[in-house]
Amino acid sequence: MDDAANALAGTSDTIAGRLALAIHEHRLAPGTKLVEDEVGEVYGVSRTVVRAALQRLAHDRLVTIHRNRGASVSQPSIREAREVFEARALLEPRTARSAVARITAADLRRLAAHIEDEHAALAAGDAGRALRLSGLFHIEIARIADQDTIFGFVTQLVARSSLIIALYWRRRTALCESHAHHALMSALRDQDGARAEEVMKGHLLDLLSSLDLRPPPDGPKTLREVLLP
Amino acid sequence: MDDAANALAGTSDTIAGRLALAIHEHRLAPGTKLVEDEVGEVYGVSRTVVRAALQRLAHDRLVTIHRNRGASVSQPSIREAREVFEARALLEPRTARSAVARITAADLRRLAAHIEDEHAALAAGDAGRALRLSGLFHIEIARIADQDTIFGFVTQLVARSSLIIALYWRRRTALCESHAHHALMSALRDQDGARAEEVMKGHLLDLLSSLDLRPPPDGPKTLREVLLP
DNA sequence: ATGCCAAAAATTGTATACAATTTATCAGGA
DNA sequence: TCCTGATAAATTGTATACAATTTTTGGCAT
Repeated sequence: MDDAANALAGTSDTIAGRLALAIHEHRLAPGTKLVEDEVGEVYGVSRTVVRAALQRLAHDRLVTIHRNRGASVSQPSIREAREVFEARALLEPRTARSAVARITAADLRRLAAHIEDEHAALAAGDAGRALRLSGLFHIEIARIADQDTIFGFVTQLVARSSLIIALYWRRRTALCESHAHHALMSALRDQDGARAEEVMKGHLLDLLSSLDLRPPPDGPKTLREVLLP
Repeated sequence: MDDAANALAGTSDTIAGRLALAIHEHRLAPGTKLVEDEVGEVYGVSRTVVRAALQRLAHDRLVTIHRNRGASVSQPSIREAREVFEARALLEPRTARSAVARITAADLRRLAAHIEDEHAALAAGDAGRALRLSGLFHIEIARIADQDTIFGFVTQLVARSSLIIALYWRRRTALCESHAHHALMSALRDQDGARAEEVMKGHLLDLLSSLDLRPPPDGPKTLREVLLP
C-alpha cells in the first residue's frame, strides 16, 4: 500500500490525512476556506506543516489553491464530476477483474467486515461514515488487484468522488449501493472475473446517474468566483 | 491544460518544472541525490521553495523522499516499470480514440510540427531532447482528447516512463518510435478512431517490450538501499 | 588493515520572522 | 444610498533560525 494514498483514504496520523478524512465525511463542505493559521492552531502545528498538507491535498484535487488567495475545499465542476466517474468506469471494472485472480480468503473476510460496517453506519444514521466506508470498499478492491499505480489513481478518484457526491447528490436514492457491493462481493467470492467487471461497471454508471448534474451546484457565488477562475 | 501537468511536462517557469525537465532529458540520472540547499543555491531560492518542489515531484513519483534522509531522483523498480506501461496501455488507446472525435486542423499542425522537432533532435544527436519530445507527443494527444482527469494521469505516466527508459532501455532499437508516431498521426488525420486506438496500443506494447526488464538495473547498490526500503 | 564508537559535520523537519499581496474597513463625495 | 479610494487588517509567499536526525570522520583497540 501506498503512502500517497493513505492520506487520501483518511488516515488520521498526518495533517493531510485528517483533513482528507474530514472532507470524506462531509464535515468540511466544498468551498470551505482553509486558512493556514487556523488549521495550524486546530492541530497544534505551524503553518509550515499545514502548507505542505494543503499542497498535497491540492495535488489530489481535494483542495484548490489560488496563488496569494489561499486554499479551500474543492468544488468540482459538473464537467469534472463527469470526468471523474468516466475515469473510474475506465479503470475500476478492469481492476475488479484483476482482483479476482489474486483475492485471498483474508481479503474476502475483510471485504465482508467492510460491508458490515457500512450497514452499521447507515443503521446508526451516520451517513458521513457510511459514505467513507463505501469509498474504502472500492479502494480495497483496487488494493487487492495489487497494481500500485492504478491503485493510486483509483484512490484519488474515489476521494474526489466524495466531494462530487457532497455537491451533486440531491435525490437520496434509497439503499444506496449496498446492493451493488454485495453483488461485487459475490462475484469475487465465486472467482467470476467477467461478472465482477460487469457489476463494477454497472455500479459506477448507477452512481453517475444518481447524481444531479444539471443545475449549478449551490449558493450565491461571488462575482469574483465566477469571473476569475 | 492543467497546472499540475505543466510541471511534469517540464515548463521552466518553476523549480519543480526545471527539475522535471532535467529528469526528462536524462540530465539528472535516477538515484541522484537532491539536497535542498544545493538545489536552492543553483536556482537562487531558499529551501522553502525547493522543498515544496521536491514534495510535488515526489507526489508524481519522479522523486523519492525518505523521511529525514532527503530526496533523490526515483529509481522505478521493474515491477513499477511494468505497471506504468500497463496503466498507459489501459488509458492511452482509449484516449487516442477520443482524440479523433475532437481533433482540429490546428491540432494536426501542432502534432506534425512536433514530429518534425523529434526528427530534428534525433538528427542532431540530442537524444535527451528527442526523448522528451516523444513523451510530449503522447501528452499532446491526451490534451486533444480534452479529458483533464485522464490527461493528468497520462502526463504523470509519461513522466515516469522517461525515468523507466533511463533505467531499462539497454538495446537501442533503431528508429525508436518515430514510425509509430507517424502511423498515429495518419490515423488521427483520417479520423479513424479504431485504428488510432489499435496503433496506440501496439505502440505502447512495443515500448514495453523494448525495455530490458530482467536484470537489476545498474550499479553497486548500497546495502542500506537494498535492505531498508 | 579492520571494525567499532564517539564527536563533528551535514542534512532534514519545524517554527518563526518579515515581505508581498489580497481582503476588509471606513470616511468622504456624488 | 451608493460608489470610490485610501488605509488598516488579514493572509499568503519566502527566507531564515533552530532543533532533530542522519551521515561522515577520525581515533583506538583488536
